[in-house]
Amino acid sequence: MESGSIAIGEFAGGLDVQATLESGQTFLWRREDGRAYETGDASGGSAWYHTVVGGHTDGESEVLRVRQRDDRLEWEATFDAESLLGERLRLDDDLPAIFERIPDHPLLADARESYPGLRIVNDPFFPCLVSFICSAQMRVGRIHGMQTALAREFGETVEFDGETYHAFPTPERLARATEDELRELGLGYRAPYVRRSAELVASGEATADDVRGLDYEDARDAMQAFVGVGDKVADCVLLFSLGYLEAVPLDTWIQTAIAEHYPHCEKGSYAETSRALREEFGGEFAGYAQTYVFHYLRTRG
DNA sequence: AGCCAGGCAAGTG
DNA sequence: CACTTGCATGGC
Repeated sequence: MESGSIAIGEFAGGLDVQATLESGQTFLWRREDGRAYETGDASGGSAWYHTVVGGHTDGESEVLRVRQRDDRLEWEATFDAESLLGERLRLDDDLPAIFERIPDHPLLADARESYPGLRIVNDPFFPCLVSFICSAQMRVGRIHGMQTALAREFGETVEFDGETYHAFPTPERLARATEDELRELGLGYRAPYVRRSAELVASGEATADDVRGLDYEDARDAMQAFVGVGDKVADCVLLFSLGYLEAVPLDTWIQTAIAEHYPHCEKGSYAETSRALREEFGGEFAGYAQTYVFHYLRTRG
């Protein structure tokens, strides 16, 4: 086992591991106590969270776990995980500098005060895609449960420190799963979407490379080549996996926030409303503002 | 019991 | 293009 410890003070703007991993951006980390990301649960503050890296065609799966304790970020893994951890949690993002570029608003100030150190994640593409295809009309805790079930059922296993862990399934494996098998895991009408999108990725007919590098709005359109991906899911994958920090997913919570706090941004269509809110949030880092507002609204009583 | 949850696909006008 | 309808499932 390799391990390390980094002072939180090295990350500009700090870090809040629980808020980052339990705010519904990523469904690839599991808390050691198994509790499923319930809102209002503060007990994850110093808990271990683990994820499995790899599990794909070449190379073996690796296990990584992290916890935040005494102003330090501690990690243990089957490999030297420090650089990967920095990428996955975007530890190089300078939060004060980012918020310098986002216009002040009382709601945003409250959200920042509640969760300083909340960071956007950078998830691997295929697991992120599947997670957000599953997210349609679904609560955060259940989305997390679905991804856990997919890994348990179809993911490669890896042993670490006396425990068995499951990688997220490969596109090839999910493409081979039947719709009924996926429905048995509670995916409901999303089951065929997941299977067909897995086929597209496995066959190379549609991949992340078709999206990377495009301008934001073109990228959002290109994402919709995948099945089960509309504007909203596209924005989530662009923001949480492909590094489009300007993406502003409009879900029911954000729609409520628009009605209550930004009524002038309501333009009647996703594209126009999204653009208006993106400009309201200063453009290039608008997704950061969105994620703070989403987590704050969803977790305050 | 009904409503809601990080919506989308397919069909119609 | 905009608008409507059907779609699984579990928690409150």
